[in-house]
Amino acid sequence: MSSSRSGPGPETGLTMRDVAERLGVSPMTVSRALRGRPGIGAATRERVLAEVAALGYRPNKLARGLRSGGPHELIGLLVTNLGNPFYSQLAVGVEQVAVRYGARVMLGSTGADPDSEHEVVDDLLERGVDGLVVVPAGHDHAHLGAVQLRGTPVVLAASPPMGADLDCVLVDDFGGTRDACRRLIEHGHRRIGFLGLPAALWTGSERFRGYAFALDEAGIEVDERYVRRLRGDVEAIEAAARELIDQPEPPTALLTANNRNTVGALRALRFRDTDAPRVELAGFDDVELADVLHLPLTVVSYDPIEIGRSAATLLFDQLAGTDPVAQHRPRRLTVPTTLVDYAVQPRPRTAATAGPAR
Amino acid sequence: MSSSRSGPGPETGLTMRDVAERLGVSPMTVSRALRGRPGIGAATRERVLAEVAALGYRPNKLARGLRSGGPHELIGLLVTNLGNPFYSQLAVGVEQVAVRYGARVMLGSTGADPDSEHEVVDDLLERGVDGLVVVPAGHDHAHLGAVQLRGTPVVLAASPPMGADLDCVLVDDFGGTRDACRRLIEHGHRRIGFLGLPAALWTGSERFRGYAFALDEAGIEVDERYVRRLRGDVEAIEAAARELIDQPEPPTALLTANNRNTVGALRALRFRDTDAPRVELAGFDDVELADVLHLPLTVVSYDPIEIGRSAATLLFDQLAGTDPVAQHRPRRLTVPTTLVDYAVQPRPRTAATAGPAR
DNA sequence: CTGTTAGCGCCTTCAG
DNA sequence: CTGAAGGCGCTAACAG
Repeated sequence: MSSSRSGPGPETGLTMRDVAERLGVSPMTVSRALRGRPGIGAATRERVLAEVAALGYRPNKLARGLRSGGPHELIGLLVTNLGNPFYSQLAVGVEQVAVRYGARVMLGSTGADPDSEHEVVDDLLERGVDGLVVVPAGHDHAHLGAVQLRGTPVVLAASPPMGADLDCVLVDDFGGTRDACRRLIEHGHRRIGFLGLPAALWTGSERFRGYAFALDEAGIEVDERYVRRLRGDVEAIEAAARELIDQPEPPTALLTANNRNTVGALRALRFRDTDAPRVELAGFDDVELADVLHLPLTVVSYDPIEIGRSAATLLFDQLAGTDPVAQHRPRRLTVPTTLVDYAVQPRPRTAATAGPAR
Repeated sequence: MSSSRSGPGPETGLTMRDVAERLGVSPMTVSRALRGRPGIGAATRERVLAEVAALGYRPNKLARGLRSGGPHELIGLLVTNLGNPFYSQLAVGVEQVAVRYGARVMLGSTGADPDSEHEVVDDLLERGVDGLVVVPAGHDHAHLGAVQLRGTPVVLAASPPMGADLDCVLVDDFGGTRDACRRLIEHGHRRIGFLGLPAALWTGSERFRGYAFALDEAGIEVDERYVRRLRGDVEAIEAAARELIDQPEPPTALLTANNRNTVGALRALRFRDTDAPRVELAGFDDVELADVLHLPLTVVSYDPIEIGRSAATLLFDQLAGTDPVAQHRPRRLTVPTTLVDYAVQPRPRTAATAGPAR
């Protein structure tokens, strides 16, 4: 009962020396027993482990890391908003891989604010993360490149690096949207509306490109009357969708470039006169209950968990290499998308968000 | 350039002494400048801070915590599965409050496995968390009580403590289900089916109790033919729902006790003959796109983020008190629920999962 | 096989 | 106002 006043002893106030003293051995012996290191007799080890168990002693990983200088088996995960299912799924993937490597995940939310991202990155570094998986908040990733150059690997998720040589994992934004648009064209549509994010955002740009590409293939010109690119909540999107379909020569189909846009469009389509012309829908991102809607809907589906897994795997790859950062050729992975046609026939939902019920 | 070989220097390999030497002062001066402590001249402070900025030096919070013995401003969050929107929303709330207190969140997924929960708790303690917010995986929380007694506060979320005196934050499972069931009864239903979790689970038990209570109020007996309590994926639930409504004297309404059950029931109802008798639905947990479904659906809505916020607030409350653990009278908070009737009229969705679009 | 010495990066304490 | 000594809990590196 030496250091039991209030010291940082992890959870119990017990220190290695307490265990050692109680056994009449040196702290080193306890250390060796605990870490399963050689240079200790089997009998002694048993004795130590028994005492450790009896006392409920737990080593202090922070002190260990400080002294050994080794990795802390801790990675940081920066997302803009965990409340968005895409990011929470991504987090699941990151965590799965981290645990496999014996590491833990420290969370940071940026709220899509680059300044906040800066601060969180600094804080996580001060807390000794070995590496970072980042869903970037801004367009310029130079500061993340600097972090990497200083020795902490960084992997980007859902966005390609800009102004820095970083690994990244992307969704096939272009291909997915192109395929969805092709599908609409196959269905005979020529006037196809687009509802998506501004071009300044990666997905906004790439998905629009897929749309324009498919139109071009089919000899159709992009008609700006049918294009709305905005950053807003579902209400704003719904209004934009209504605007699109209520104009004189309305599109006969709508391509929505993300989940929020799809929901907004669904609302706009659903709450109008039943004698209005039917509008077919195709959207990026899967939609819960899409198959129950009884609407002609095609979605671009992919696995957000896989994005997290891939990003974390890239990170631990770098961490495993000797001098992970020097002469590092950035890698870029793309997660594939598949077209799911809910209009054709009901099909079982993916179990993505299933998990144990509550 | 002293300690620059590979040491644990947080991100840059720089240590306080490096900064101090470069300035011809002692490390203590740097420390004081950095922490804004008194006992240092304004001029000196400026000089130090300038050098710190120029060098990009960042203090090592791990070493700081080791020496000062103070809190690490780090809390652990244990959930069963972040992929479930309920838990990710909860995590959002926890993180919001943590950040407000200058703390960070370390994540742990238990996969609803009590053994795994044990391990994760130990690991987080070794990593110096100041406290824990736990969505418990098992029924017995004695081990969490032990953790608390050893000095690390624990707050439970979404489940009341069993076998330990812990703070907790609950949803009004009973009241919400009771209200939903009352609504169905108001609508004239007498044969009301129940689809929920087994009684062994807290929500399974409480929500069934709400159902039974409302029936009892109305002088209706619980009819086991109309009750299905299972733990399964959406497919299994859908099958159970179909079983319920396809029997000889089927219920005219269904009460589903959670989101997964609601989705399963919606599927079962949607994919059957159009001449089948109409079945009204009421369910616990909100459902995305519920208003677009054009089905008579009432949901018990609440704010999962608020659960996380409350839980974290309770935790930091304890952390703030002197000797947080001793003589601690456990507190129990209940987050209210509201009934939302999507059948009556379309209404804007809550912005719960909105966040920045992608 | 075991113990001793030294020190990770920082901060508390006490001298100057 | 500043610096020196000592140590948080643990573990390399070297003795024995």
